[in-house]
Amino acid sequence: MPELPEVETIRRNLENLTVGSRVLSVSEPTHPRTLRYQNGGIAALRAQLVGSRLRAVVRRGKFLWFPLDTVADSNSPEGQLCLVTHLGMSGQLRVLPSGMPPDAAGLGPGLEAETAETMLRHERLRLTLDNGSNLVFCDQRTFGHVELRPLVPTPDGAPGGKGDPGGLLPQGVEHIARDVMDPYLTYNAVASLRRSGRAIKTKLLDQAVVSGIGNIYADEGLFVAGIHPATPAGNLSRKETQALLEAVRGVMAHALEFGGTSFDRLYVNSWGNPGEFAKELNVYGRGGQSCHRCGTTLAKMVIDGRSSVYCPQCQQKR
DNA sequence: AGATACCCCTGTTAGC
DNA sequence: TGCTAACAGGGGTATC
Repeated sequence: MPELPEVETIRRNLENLTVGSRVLSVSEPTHPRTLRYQNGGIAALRAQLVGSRLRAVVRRGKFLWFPLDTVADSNSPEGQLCLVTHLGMSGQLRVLPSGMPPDAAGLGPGLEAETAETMLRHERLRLTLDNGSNLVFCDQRTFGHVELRPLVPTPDGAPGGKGDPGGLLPQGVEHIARDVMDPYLTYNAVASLRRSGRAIKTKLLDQAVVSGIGNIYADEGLFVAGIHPATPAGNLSRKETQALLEAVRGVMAHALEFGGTSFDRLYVNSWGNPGEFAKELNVYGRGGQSCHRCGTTLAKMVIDGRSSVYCPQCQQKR
């Protein structure tokens, strides 16, 4: 399930493999949900995407977009278009050499034929590029989506996200806060957390407060910070809240070095290789096992419908 | 506006 | 063994 480190890994892959190339064709989508946010469906997507050049790959939180050299409306200077994607929980953005079946396409060493077959079965959309490769969107559970959107200026003029050369972000993504790795993340996130009486775990997952955090890194960050997930967010001091965000950032930076977390094989990078961070996890998926720090049996509880694993000894409720 | 419940989907796992 | 139910997950939407 791709969170910030996984999406950033993919962003870096795509920056090398796709930027500068032009879209030659777009396949027929194999599932209606892939283009559910695309006005006009596949016809509109093709009309504006084919012939466009991918100018960059930008990420804010878990959203990824490609600014294009095409404008939605030539009368509007701010109507520059971008191709937006969100991977949901099982989306992949793979790059395959043109004309090659995936099982012969130099996939990662950990990838068996069965995995390649699974990938083929879940292929949703394919862009053929003029650099001789295909950009393939695969998605088993169809929570992911792809659509064209105009770019709009960021309110503060700062970059829209990692990899953005200007101060732009896609229309419809304005409500997504800056993420933990964003140097332009402001005090607003800390202030917003401290104003809420809801569980800190829940607030960490709120992408309008601070983005990029999913269930894995929320649990891991809370463990590092020594905070019980059910603690009301407003019970934490400013210092504790800042330390918590710093803990999450630290875990993510660490995970990035490992290429992200592949917990259930749904996440692979653009070459089809899994991330290696799963074995570094302290709590996520380890309920009932012993704490790496103190040996206490890790507890599991449901907070606002999300499973949470924590150490009852190291993470005391405030 | 913030909080809350619900929905989307499919492959895997737990439980009967 | 074979079935069903629960579970996993992010974010959009509707409702209060």
